Amino acid sequence: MTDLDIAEVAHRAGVPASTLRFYEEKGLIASTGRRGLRRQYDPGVLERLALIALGRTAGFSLDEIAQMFTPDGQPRIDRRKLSAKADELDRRIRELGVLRDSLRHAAACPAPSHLECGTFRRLIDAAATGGVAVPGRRVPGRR
Amino acid sequence: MTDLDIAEVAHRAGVPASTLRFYEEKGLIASTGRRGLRRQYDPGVLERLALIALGRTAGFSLDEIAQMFTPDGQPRIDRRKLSAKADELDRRIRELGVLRDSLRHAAACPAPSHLECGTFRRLIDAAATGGVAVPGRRVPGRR
DNA sequence: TCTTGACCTCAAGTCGACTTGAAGTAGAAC
DNA sequence: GTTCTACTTCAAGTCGACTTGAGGTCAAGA
Repeated sequence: MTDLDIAEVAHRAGVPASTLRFYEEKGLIASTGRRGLRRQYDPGVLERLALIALGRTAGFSLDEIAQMFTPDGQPRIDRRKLSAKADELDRRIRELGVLRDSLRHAAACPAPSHLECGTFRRLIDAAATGGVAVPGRRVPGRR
Repeated sequence: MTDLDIAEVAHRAGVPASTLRFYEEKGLIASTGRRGLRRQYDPGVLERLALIALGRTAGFSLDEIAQMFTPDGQPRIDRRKLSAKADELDRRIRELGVLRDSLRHAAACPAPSHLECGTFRRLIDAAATGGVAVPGRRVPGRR
C-alpha cells in the first residue's frame, strides 16, 4: 500500500487539501479509497496535478482540462487544440511584448506628462483601436 | 457643445454603456453632465478609456488604475510601478514562451502518449516544481 | 479508554469586473 | 398629445476557481 494521504498529496503538490477535494468533485482527480474518512491517493495523482497546473497556465479552464483525460485517466490531448493554444499564446506573447516595451519607455521617458510622449500616445491609440487585447475581457456571445 | 452622448462613447470605445456607468460609479471616468437623463461625456474620455484598457491589459486592477489619475483627471503614472509591471510582464512572457514551445512540441511529437515524451515530461516536472506559474492563482495571505 | 487533531460533508461565501432585470423617465418623432 | 425608445437607477445575478464555516467522525497517541 504505497498510497498517499491527502495531506501528503497537498503538501507535495503545493495545493491546499480543499483544492484536492474540489478537483475530485469536478472529476479532475480520483482517490483510490479511504483510510477511515481520509482520502488516499495513488502517487500518480501528483503527475496529474502537475498536468492540471500546466493546463491552467496555458489558459485552459478546469472543464477543458477535465476533457483532456480519458475515463481511465490517460491524458488524451488533442494535438490540434494544443496547436491552437500555442498560436493563441504566441499572439498574447507578442502583445505583452509590445506592452512591456511601452511601459519601459514610459517609465524612462522624460516628457513631463505621459500624454505628451509620442510613444505612449501610439500605445494608447493601439489600445483604443483594439490592437492590444485585455485577457479576461468578456466578449458577448463568446464562451 | 461638442460633448458625446453615452451611446456614442460606448460605440466609439467599443464597450457597453453599462460598463461606462460602472466605471463612472468606480470613479474611473466622469460625465460632464446630462441631457435629460442621458450622460454626456467630454471627448477626452475616449483617451481615458483607452488608458484604462491599456492598464487592464498590463494586468492592473481597476482600483489600481483609478489611483493612476489625479483628482483633476491627469494621468499620474508612477514610473516605478511601471517598471515593476514591465519586469512582471517580462517574467510572464518568458514563462509563456517556454509553455508555447512545449505545446508546439507536444502537438508535433510522435510519441504515442504525451507522457512518454521526454520534452513533455520535463515540462510537467517544471510545472510540478513551480517553474511555471498560473496567472490568477490565489496565494493565501496575499492580496 | 479518552482525547486530540486532522480529516469529513455540505452549504455558503469570496473576489473582480461587469451584466441583467425591473420599474421609471424624458426627448424626439408622429 | 401620445407613443416610442433609449436611456435612467438600484439591487441582484453571473462566472470560475476555490475558500470558509459549522457541525460531525475516526485513527492514533497518552
